Amino acid sequence: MGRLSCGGGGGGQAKLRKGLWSPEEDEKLYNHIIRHGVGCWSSVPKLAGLHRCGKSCRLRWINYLRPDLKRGSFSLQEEDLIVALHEILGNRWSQIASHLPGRTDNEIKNFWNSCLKKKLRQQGIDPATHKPITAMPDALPTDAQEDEDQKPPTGAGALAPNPKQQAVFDPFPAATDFGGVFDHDGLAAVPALFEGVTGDYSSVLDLDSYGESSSNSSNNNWNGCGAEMSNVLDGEALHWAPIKDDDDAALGEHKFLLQMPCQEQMSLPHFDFNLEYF
DNA sequence: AAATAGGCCAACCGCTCCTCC
DNA sequence: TGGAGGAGCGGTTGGCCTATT
Repeated sequence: MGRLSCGGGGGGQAKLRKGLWSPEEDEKLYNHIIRHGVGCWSSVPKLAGLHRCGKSCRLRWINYLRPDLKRGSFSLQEEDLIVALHEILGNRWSQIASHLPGRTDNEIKNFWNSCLKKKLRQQGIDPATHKPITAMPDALPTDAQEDEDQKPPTGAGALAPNPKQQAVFDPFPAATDFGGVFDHDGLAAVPALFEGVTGDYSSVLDLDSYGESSSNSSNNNWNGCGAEMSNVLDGEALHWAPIKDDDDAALGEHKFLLQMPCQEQMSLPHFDFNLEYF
């Protein structure tokens, strides 16, 4: 059933690596995509000199290396938005993620499964239906779908940032090791990164406005932020373009299209990540 | 201090969808 | 029109880390 998975016993190909990515692999993949864009994922590992399947490279890029990713814990506004979107969309994580700039479907899925479900139950809400859990005692989760127990959440763990941070290639050292301020929206990390690489952008970006946006999620400043980002990153490897479609308009949300550079599009300065930082 | 349990996250797996020929 | 291959999605799991005993 289905096609052969790329991992493991694929047959024919040289043995592919699986498991955690090393900093060297991250750097290869990142530099390859920054230089050449994605193109065809199945050819990326070969072109980038990686012993991974294309699928694995795609996942790593989307979930970890993408420059537009937010880092850090979810804000209360994001939390509320996820809950609201889940009520509408169900487990369509990619669609939910499309309304949360900088968040990945995997990240949201994990957050939902590990924190939000528990939190909703604590509030007497059935995470599956988003309706109040009925008074009927046997309405408590007994079916296979909702088989999680009713253990109280570990207070700090519920929404606290994950203390675990792997010692691997970090495309956004600003978020951690550079001491960059990581506000609710995590966007401060980006200028911090570029400060580390190309100069001081703190005077260009009004970081306070980002903080503001987090306190006003239904009417936040993503568009303005996009313009700012565009200003800052113009001439750099990235270009931000605010986009808005009907669905987003309905939800009052805006998102950004991160236009990855490709050879046809623009010629770009290249920067290598300096692993000394780690 | 050591053992154990639980939480969390990264990554894999298998499936469906989409596009091209 | 149907098959092949690539891309994307959601579910699941392995393993690390922290808290607790």
